[in-house]
Amino acid sequence: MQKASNKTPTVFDVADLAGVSRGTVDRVLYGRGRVSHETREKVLSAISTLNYIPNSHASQLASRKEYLFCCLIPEYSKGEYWEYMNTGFLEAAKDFSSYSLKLEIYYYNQNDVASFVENSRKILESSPSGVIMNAVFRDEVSLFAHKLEEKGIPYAFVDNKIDELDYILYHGVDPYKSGALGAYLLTARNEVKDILMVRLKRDSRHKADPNRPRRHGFTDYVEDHFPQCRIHTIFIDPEDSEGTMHEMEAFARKNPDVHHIVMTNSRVFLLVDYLKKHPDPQRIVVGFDDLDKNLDAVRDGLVDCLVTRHISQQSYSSLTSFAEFVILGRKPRHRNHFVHMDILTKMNFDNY
Amino acid sequence: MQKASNKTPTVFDVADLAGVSRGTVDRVLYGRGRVSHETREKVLSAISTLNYIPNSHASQLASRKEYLFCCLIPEYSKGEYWEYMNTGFLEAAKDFSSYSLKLEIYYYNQNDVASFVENSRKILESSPSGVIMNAVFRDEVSLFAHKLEEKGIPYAFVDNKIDELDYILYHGVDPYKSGALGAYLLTARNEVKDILMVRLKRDSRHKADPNRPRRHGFTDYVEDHFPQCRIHTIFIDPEDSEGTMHEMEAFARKNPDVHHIVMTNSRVFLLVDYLKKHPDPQRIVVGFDDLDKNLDAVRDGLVDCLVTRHISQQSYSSLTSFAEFVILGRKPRHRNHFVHMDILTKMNFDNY
DNA sequence: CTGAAAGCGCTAACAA
DNA sequence: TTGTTAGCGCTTTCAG
Repeated sequence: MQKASNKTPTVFDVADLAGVSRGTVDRVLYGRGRVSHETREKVLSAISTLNYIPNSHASQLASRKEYLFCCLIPEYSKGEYWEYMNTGFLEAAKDFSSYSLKLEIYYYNQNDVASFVENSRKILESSPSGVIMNAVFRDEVSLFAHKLEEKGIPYAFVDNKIDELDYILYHGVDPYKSGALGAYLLTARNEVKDILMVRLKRDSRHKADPNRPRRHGFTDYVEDHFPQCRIHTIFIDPEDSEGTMHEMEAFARKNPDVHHIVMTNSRVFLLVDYLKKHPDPQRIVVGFDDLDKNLDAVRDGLVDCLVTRHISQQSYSSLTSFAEFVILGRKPRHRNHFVHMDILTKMNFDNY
Repeated sequence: MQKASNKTPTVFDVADLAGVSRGTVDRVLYGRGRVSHETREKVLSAISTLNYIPNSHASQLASRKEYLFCCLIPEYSKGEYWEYMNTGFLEAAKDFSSYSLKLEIYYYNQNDVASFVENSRKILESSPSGVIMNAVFRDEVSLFAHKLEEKGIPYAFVDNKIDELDYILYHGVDPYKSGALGAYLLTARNEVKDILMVRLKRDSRHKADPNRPRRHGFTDYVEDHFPQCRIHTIFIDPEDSEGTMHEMEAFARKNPDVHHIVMTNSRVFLLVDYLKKHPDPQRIVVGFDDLDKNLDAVRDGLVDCLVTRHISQQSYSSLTSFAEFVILGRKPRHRNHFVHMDILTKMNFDNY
C-alpha cells in the first residue's frame, strides 16, 4: 500500500524520499541553519518530485511567530484621502489576524521632512517583518529603504513609488493616465472653451506635490486635443470656505464663458457650496477620488464625474498581498500593481 | 501567574473555566452529539467571558474534512461570458485549496430545462457542502433550492436570483440599472436621433431571456429622457457573421440617420466586422461585459463604451465569501452583494 | 451525556 | 551538519 501516492505529501514523505529527517527538510525549506550542499540537493529534488506544498495551517500553528507590519503614511483629518487608506490597512490586518499579524501605522506630516525621518527611525527600531509606505520625500524615502534593506526587512509602496528601489510590491494608479482620463471626461461631452483648474494654496508653497503627475496628464491631454483651449488656474485654501467662495465668484465674474472645472487633487467637494449657489446648466465638473464628500457631490448633481478607484481597497490589497508574500511566501503575480481607474457618474455611483 | 489572561484563550481554558473537558466544549461549539442543557450553558458563558475564538488553523489541521462545492452554470463556448465566470470559480478554489476545498462545476444547456434538472439531480447525489448557481429557470431552480434546504445544504446565487428563496449570498449587478447606465452613456455625448438595438435571434425563440431586465433598464431610460427617440430592433444570429453583416447593412441603408447602436447582451464584438467595414465618425456604440473580444473592440475604437464589472472577479468573490461562510463560519457583511458597474472607454480600459 | 487521548503537519529547541 | 522530539490548538474516536 502506497501511502504517499494517495494523499498530499507531508514533510515526512519528503524526508523519507530524501533519506533525511524532517528537521533537515525544514532547514532547506526556510534556510534556517546550515545544510550541506549535497543533502540540500536531495531534499530539493524530493520536494519537486513529490510536488510537496507545505501545509500553511500546520505551519502557522506550530510557529507561534508574530508578524509586525508597519505602515508609514501621511497624517490626515477626518474624511481625507489617507483616512480611507488607513481603513483599508486596518481591514486587511483584521482579516489576517489569524496569522497573528500585528499592524502599527505611523503618521508623518507631509509638510515636514523631519517627521518622516523621525517616524522611519521608530519603525526601524521595532524591527518589523515588513513596511508599507508612500514615497513623497524622495531622498529620505530612499535612505529609509536602504536601511530596511540592510536589516533584511522587505517593504512595499502604495500610491507612488521610487523606481530605483528594491521594493517588493507597488499598488497605485498611474497618476498621469488618470489625469488624462479626467481631461477626456471633462471635454468629451460638449464644446470646450477654456477650463478652470482649481488648486490648493499649499501646492504652491512646498515642494512635495503628490499631484503633479496627474496634473500633467490632464494638461497634456488638453494641449494635445484642444490646443486653442486655455487652462486658468486659481488657488484656494481648504480651510477657508469663504475665501474659496470669493475666489470662485471673482473668477466667474471675469470669465463668464468658462463652464469646465476640474480639481486634480482629491477635494472637489470644497467647491460644492459655490456650485450649489451658482447653478449653471452648461457646467461640467470633474474631480478625483472617492471620498464620501465627493460621492455626495456626485449624487447631488454638483460634480459630473469622478475619476477614482476604491481607495481603501487599494491599501487593503496592498497589505494582504504583501503579507501573503512575507508570511506565506506567496510570490505576487505582478510587482507593480496598477490599479484600474473607475469612472463614477450619478448613474453608477451607488454600490460603490 | 495567570496563564489565560496573557495569551489568547484556547479550548483548554474554556474547558477549565466551565469545569468540563475539551471534548465537551467542542460539542457545544459545533453541535456534535448531545450535551445537557446545564453544561451547555456553562460552556457558553465560559466562552463569552473569555472571549474565546477558535483557532482556525488548528481546527483545519485537526479535521481532515473535505469540502465539496458545486457550481451549476450554463455551458459555454470559448470566449463567452460564462467562461469568465468559470475562471473566477477556479481561481477561488485554488486559493482555498489549503482548506481542502474541492470544486465541481456542472454545466447545463440554457435552452434545455431538462439538462438543468438532470445536473441538479447529480449535485444532490454528491451531497456537497455548498452550491452556487444562477437562476434562469424559475420553477426548476426553486425546486432544486428546496431540495437543498431539506438536506441542509446552503446555496448561493450569482448573476441573478430568486428573491423568495433562502439563499445565503447573492453576487451580481443590478441588471436594470446597468441597462440605464448604458442608455445614459449612449445618449450623453451628442444629439440622439433614433437608436439601433441589436439582439440575438435565440432571444426571440425561447423564454428564458436573462437580458430582459437590462434591456428594460435601457429602454425605460430612453423613453424617460428622449420620448421622441425610437428604438429600432434587429435580430442577428451569433453563428452567422455574414448574415449579421447583411442585416446591419440593410438596416443602415434604410436608416442612414441612425448613429447610435447598442447591444444589451455581452456580445457587441459580433458587430466589429460591420463597424470596421463601415466607419462612421458620428457613430456611438455601447456594449456590455468585459469579454476579451469586447475589450479589443474598445481598444480599436469600434466600440465607445462598455458597461461592465470584472466578470471573473464576481464569481471569485462569490465562491470565496460563500466558502468563508461555510468553512470558517464567517457571516458575510451583506446577503445581497450588488457589484459595482464599471464604465470602460478607450481611455481607461488598460489594467482592467 | 461526558472524559481521555491519539493524532493532524509542522516548527524549534535540544542532542548528537 | 543532522536527527529527535515535544508541543501548537483542535477534532475525533473510543471508553465510560
